[in-house]
Amino acid sequence: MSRSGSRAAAQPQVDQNGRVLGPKALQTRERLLRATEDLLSKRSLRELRVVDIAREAGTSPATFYQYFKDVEDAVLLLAEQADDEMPALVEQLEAAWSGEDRLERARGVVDGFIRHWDSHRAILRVRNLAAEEGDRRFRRTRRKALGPVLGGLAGQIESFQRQGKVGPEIHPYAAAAALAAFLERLASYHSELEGLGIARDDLVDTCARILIQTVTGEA
Amino acid sequence: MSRSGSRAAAQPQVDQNGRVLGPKALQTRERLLRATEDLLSKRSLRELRVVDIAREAGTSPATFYQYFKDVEDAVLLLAEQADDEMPALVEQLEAAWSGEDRLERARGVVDGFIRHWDSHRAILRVRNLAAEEGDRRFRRTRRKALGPVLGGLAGQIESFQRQGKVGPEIHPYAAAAALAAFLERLASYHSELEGLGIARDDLVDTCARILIQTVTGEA
DNA sequence: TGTACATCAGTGAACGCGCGTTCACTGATGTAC
DNA sequence: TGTACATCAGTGAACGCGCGTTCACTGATGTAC
Repeated sequence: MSRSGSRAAAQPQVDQNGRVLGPKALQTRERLLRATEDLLSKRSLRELRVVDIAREAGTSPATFYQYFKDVEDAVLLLAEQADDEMPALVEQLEAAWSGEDRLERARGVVDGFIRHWDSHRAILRVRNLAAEEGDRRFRRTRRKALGPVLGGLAGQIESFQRQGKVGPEIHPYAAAAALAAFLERLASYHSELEGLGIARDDLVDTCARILIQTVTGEA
Repeated sequence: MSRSGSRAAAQPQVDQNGRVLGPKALQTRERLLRATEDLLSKRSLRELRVVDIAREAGTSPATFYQYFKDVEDAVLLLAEQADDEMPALVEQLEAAWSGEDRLERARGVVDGFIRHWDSHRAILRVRNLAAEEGDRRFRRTRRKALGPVLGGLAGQIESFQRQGKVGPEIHPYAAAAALAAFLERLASYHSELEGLGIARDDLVDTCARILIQTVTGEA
């Protein structure tokens, strides 16, 4: 079922006809993916042409179709690759709420989110759009990436709630969802805010504080 | 310069050749806009065809081009119309932070955002995408809509800061931006969360509390 | 009140480009003996 | 070590559809006298 990239002991990669890919083929496929990503950061999905991807990758359209069903297919794969990076972020998130240096660590979380978006902006944007338009495959990879974030945050909030530090009227999962939404939007949007004269450090710092405040109930 | 819809004492509307539109023409144009909006909630901008819009509006493609330069042009107009609804929301926002019933009112703000998105989901989605892709016109209308929200929130935060209720390390504008990002993402995303089993009331309530907490510094 | 003309609004039908997609083929690399 | 054959990887060139866009035209509505 899975077609994913970086799973351990991955199934051998196959092309559109089910043939196993040799090393050279894998390289070409990778070049096509990079080309897709590159172009997507310069123009919209709407304007993305198979021919251009092929040219950018130094190959021909026919080759593209050897590896992908269509443009969406390639984009989905890229989205899955990007989403596979999330676990590292989630780890930070789970250790971030106690101890002296929690502000520092919360900043790390916010910063991690922003970095993640900065390196996959185009893909994540398209992924979210497709997910919101209702495409199942994009919804799925999105949920796979964000689910653990929700879970992690909700767990933390719940535990602070049990300590009586967060009010009982807060719904942990709802709050977690709100925070995740917040982090994501922020990350996708920060450069526009910086254009408005809000310095990045202020943004990160302020967001880290909001995060701590909401999760732990104290400033 | 302005081409906007609901400005007071608007310039007379004109078609692509600069001819003033009579009442019948205005109706047709309106039908085309509605058709565009409708279709956009069923499929992506990528799949939106002039021919389909025309058919949906019960007219011909040639007519479409009498009123709009292209599909984007129509979509931009719709985005401007949607963004013209923001001022009402901003008003709620400015009166929402003192008094007994502030939780109730904060809920109203959150709910207002969600409703706004619910009635213009497709358009606002496309607007944001286009803005993030760097399209100036979409950026502009987006900023016009969200700017006052930022300003309003920042003003409130600043005043609570002066009262010593919000810590001085919070950057009012950054916090306002974070909250605006949060509200917007939440509004665009809530139905997915509800699908995950988070009840809408819980979501609204929890978000209202986060809002109050962050703006006023107290729960 | 009727006729002539002007403007408004809308469209059928066609043109032609751009693009997705495929097919039949070539050349490169690996393997058996 | 050399030859024959199998598989891998890639592509040129064409086909044809779908769609954006326009043009020359028709019919409807308004206005002058």
